[in-house]
Amino acid sequence: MVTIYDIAKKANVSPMTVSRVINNSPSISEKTRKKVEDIIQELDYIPNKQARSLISKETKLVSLVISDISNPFFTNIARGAEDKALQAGYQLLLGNSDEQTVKESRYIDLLLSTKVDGVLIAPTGDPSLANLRKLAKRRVPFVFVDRYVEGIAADLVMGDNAETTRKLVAHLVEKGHRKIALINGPSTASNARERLLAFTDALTLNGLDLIPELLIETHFLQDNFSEIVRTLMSLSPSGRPTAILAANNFIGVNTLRALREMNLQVPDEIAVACFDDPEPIPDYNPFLTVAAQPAYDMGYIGMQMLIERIEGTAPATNRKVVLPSQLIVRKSTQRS
Amino acid sequence: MVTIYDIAKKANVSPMTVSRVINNSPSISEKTRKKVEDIIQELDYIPNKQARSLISKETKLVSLVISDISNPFFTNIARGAEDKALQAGYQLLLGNSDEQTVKESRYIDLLLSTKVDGVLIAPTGDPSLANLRKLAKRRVPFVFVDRYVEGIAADLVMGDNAETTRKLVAHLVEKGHRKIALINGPSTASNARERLLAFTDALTLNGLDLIPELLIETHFLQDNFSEIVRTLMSLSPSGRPTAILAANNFIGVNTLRALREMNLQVPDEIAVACFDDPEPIPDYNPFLTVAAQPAYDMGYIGMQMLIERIEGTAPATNRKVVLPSQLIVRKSTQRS
DNA sequence: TATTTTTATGTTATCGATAACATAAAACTA
DNA sequence: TAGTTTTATGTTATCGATAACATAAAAATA
Repeated sequence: MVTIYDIAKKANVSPMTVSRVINNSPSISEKTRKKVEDIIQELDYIPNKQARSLISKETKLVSLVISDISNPFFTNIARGAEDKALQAGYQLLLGNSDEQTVKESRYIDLLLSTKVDGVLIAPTGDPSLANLRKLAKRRVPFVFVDRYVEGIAADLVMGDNAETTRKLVAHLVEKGHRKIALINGPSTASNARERLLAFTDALTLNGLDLIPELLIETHFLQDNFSEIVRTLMSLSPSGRPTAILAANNFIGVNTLRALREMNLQVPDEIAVACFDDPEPIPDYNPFLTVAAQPAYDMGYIGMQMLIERIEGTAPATNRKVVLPSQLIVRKSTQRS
Repeated sequence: MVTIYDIAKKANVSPMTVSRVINNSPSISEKTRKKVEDIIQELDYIPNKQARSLISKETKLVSLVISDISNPFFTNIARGAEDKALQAGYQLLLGNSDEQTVKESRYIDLLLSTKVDGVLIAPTGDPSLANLRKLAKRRVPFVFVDRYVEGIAADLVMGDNAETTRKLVAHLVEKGHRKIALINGPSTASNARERLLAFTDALTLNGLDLIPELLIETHFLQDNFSEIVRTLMSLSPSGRPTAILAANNFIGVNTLRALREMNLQVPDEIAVACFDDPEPIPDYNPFLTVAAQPAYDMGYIGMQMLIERIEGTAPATNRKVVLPSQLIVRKSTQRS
């Protein structure tokens, strides 16, 4: 491998002089600069980041730790994050936690060893606290995206859960639904908590009763949806929901599947809406009514805040950016 | 930051002894091993990969360079690649080329500086050759996924373009179509070339004429589809296609969009099918007939081959893994 | 011209870990 | 028990780059 020592020898200067040329140090004569640069070109020299990092303490690596890149919501976050990172000269390490705190933890350990400059993370939930503390202890800046964890401070970019929930409920109520089920994520996740809270508020606001059987707590990425939906739909006709609100796209899609298994027609027999669009290429085959969160922007802004933290240009106090969602009404809530 | 020197001092041993404990060297007395391990625990020591890499010449970083992570095809490749990488102790760096050779090139330069151990790449096309040569020159192993570039050898995992094309054409012919348009990717990309070749073969095989106006060469990620489709559909009624085959999901979806703009009904007025499923969460709202390539497996197998190359356990000759696609017939080709 | 200041370059030490060699202590052998 | 082998540990040099200090040469000043 070509090093500054090879360049130095060939150019008849000291390695330090080569280093200075590489780093555009001002006090280098035009003559040597030219000479060294020519040899760098000739030998096709590329600086070794590892060696540099050892001294500078920065790697120009950042990591994105999300639930699952296959979920279009996170895919778009990733794309936004990568765009911003590359633009600022950082490279993006990808990690899927699959909503498992243990997997997240293993990943964080790897990151600490790799010495990433910062982490953009959608924590699995409150149990992530220990993982985040590890980062904080080692002074690795991190920024929350989509979800946060109580008890540890960081910049945060997320969707407006309250307003989004209100919009979705209002839409369903407007369509005549009075018994709306919520299939929510785990209460350890901040977004699920906020959505539940907003949901009950929205029911009250619309003069609807809170029916405990219609509040289901499940996981954002797990497969007992057939049973959940079956249980819901086997409630007595008077207690059965006429609409289901799913707390994310994965739950939404699986709810549709479960209903299809049961030969229930959507939207005629039951309406379905969810948070986050399951369509990566929007609007080509609209069916499911969704509140689409600006995932790309969340990734982009989150990465921007992270880089500002890393580079020390961020304000001392933690920022909280809340982005609005867009209600996209499609067939799944439009009774024919 | 805690280093082996801190551990050494506290344990009253030399740094080398600490290093030996960390690396499970056999010739360490049980007593010192215990003592050192306790202090490692106590101080919460994490080895510095940068320093290690400087000597070992390996970073345990691999990179995935693809067109666009937002495309579900590549999303699934990424997920497969990440799963395998993590399992083997590697971390995955993500890079989007957006089908631009220049962007790809910039990314490769970054990778060379970061000293990744290997690269899994879907090259933008033949112009990528220079980028790949850079990798080869520096002895960075790489593996092709989805596409390859002539003139440079590497392991390869791809879909069976010939067979897949045949299946798609056969399906359309079976549905009664005699004039099938192909909206293909750029001829600089191996998969587009193979698809074109197989397409013309399949026409012959089915006794259909090759109509040059129905062979469109465009890009896998670019937006003049309205015009392309408009041109196709404004051919004389006798020359106009009754079915469109799109060379990837992006083209497929945009073709649908363009047809909708023109108020043409799919599948009644024109049928559409494409390579790759645009649905990340399969089968929830089937509309578009596709030949779904096993993207996850492509990523997983590709990463596996890459890691074998990196670790020197791969056979000397380059491997070529060709995976079959699955034809999924949906509404877009099922005339009512 | 002598002296000071500036400019250009070199030397040494360091980042954190480990390979390669060296050596003291313990264990074994004759 | 003296000599040899083995085991456990330490020392030194190195990976590639750069910070901090040092110095020779050139330019500016008196």
